[in-house]
Amino acid sequence: MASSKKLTIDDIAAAAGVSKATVSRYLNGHRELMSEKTWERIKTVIGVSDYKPSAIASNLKKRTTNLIGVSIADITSPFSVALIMGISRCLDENGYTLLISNSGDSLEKEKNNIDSLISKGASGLLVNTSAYDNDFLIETSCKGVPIVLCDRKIRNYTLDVVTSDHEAGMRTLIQHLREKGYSRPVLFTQNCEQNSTRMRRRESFIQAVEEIYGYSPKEQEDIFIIDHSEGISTVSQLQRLKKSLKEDDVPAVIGTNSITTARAYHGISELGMSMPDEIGLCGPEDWDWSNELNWPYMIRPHVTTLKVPSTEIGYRAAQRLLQKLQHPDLLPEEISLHCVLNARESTQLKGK
Amino acid sequence: MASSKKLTIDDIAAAAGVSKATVSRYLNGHRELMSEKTWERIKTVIGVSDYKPSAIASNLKKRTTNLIGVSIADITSPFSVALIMGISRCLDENGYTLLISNSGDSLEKEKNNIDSLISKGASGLLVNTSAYDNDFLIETSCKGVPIVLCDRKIRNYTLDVVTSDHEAGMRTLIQHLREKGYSRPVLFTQNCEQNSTRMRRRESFIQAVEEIYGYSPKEQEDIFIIDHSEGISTVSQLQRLKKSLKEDDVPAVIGTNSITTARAYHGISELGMSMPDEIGLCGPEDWDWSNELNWPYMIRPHVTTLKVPSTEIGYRAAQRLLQKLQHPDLLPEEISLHCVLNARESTQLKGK
DNA sequence: TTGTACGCGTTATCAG
DNA sequence: CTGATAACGCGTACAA
Repeated sequence: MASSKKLTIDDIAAAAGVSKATVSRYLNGHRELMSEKTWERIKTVIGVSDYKPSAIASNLKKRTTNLIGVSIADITSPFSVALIMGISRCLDENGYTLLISNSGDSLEKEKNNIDSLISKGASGLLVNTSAYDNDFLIETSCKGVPIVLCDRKIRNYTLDVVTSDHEAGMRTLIQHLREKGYSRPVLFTQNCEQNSTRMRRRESFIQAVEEIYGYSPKEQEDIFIIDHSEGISTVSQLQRLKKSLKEDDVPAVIGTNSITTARAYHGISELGMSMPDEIGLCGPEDWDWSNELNWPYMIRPHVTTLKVPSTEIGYRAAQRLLQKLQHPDLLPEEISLHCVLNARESTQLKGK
Repeated sequence: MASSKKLTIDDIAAAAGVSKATVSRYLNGHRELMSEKTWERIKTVIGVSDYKPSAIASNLKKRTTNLIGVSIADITSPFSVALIMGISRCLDENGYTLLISNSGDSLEKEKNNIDSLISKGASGLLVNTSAYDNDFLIETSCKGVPIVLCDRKIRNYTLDVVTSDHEAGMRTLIQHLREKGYSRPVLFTQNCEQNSTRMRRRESFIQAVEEIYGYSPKEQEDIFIIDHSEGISTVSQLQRLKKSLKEDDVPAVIGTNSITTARAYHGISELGMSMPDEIGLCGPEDWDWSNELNWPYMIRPHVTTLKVPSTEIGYRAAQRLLQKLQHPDLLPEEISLHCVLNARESTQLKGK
């Protein structure tokens, strides 16, 4: 019942009548370094005992662990969850364990978390960063800590990063809207300042519209900032959009992420606008692991999305990090995964 | 630029011209154990260096960490995510870090994970277990590892556990259906064998129907097992339900969890049944942190749910674990949190 | 094939 | 107030 006292390698050695060096060899699978008999004896002793080597002590000696630190900008987002799933799967397959921390979109918190992850022996970091301006990550990387960024990049420095191809994805989406007959694509987004993903989507939007529609979207007219903290609600922006419509204009809202898209959906319902005829709606879809619980697919009309391979981003990032652990001199690279268009009812304007 | 070499307490001691013991005292805030001057000198030295104490070495010595191991049965479920959020918030507030592992609903994996978490120095365990029959957890607890179960219990042994009050919740739901005029409440569930939560919900269903409707629900007629792996689809079960209906019977499906409820929703749509008039639908709602992305609230008709305080379960479980860490002799207790009925359109049968 | 001795970075003890 | 020094549990040259 009681946990008399934690067994150590010495106890095992004593019980097996060998030295702890030999036990250590057994533990590390150096079968060739001892006789069959010794091997078996140790095996037996350990078998009946419930001895568990202390990973802590082992780490202290080896100066490396199989812990991977994960810093998530905002764990409440579906994207983060998918990311963690992917990371978890890969690390699992390779015998690593996740050390998770959430920075709640605060850079200060992120710094503390990362320091803490490192001091706890994380041998590498997977970072979904909260800040685009991030000297701290640069310093950390320079100190020799292997880092792979997940989805979001940082300014002015090349770190390993795994993202999705927002540019191509946005082009696909805009192309789709054009084909369906929407004449006025607009972007609904939150503030982009410290969020490289939103920035990139915004840029991609502008470029894609230029390419495909042949005009330059304007900051004020075609890009709508939603900022609940400043009282700029989705509904008010939708109303502004509605007023700005010219004759025969059929608008389509592109949400910059799941939340924005969902909010736009709610706003459109609230205003009683008819979708997809009066207004179209589409956006990214981060939740890539279960269609059954996936709202774009559950609601009516089903919402057209750009499926972001969130889980795979996590998986690949983890994979890359493990690579870097083995080959510390690998040069940073950017891995960009494809997004897939899921055309559904919310953008089915014409009989196309 | 390069990480010359990790700084140790010795380096700091040398630089400050004191012994490492003194530095250690400084690090642990024993201000009273040294002169103001010494304190300041060390402070300065550490300030300019980027020395970070090694938590590993410290742990080895102190034989305790501020790592909490979390074992999740199935990380892909929304409930798990909410749970982790709650855990994360509490541990965060108290300076602990999460060590997360996912057992993918496999007991074998769960065992391995827990062993690994312990060997990595987790000072306590938060377990959302995958198996109701679970001697392993009992043994582990007996060995002195502090454990708090999250949501799911185990058979034949009292461990600390934080759950939601399924019994009362189910009663509320059934009462609601009765009031709304549904005459035939049925439960849709997956297999319950190793899942205490499903088992409890099933039992609660039976009891509540007896109490409120005054008859005993039958295994075959009123409880529908969905098992995709065995080819028993939601649609086929709905059809079976439909055929079994007597004149004037108005059925209402209760899903045993988010997935089942969502599947029932899809099935009902597919069969073109009209909700809430021809059939009602309700179920638990695990995703308790963002209504904007919450499908029961997004789809039409909005789905009536029993809101499970998933995040709070995590929070309270973590809290309880920290308590146990300080007072190892605390007797196990069960904390049961209330669920809240969110009556919405999917059960709005009459003009009630 | 096996054992000895030492080091890893920190904390605790005890002496000064 | 401060400093040596001995643990902590394990890994690994090096010796036997």
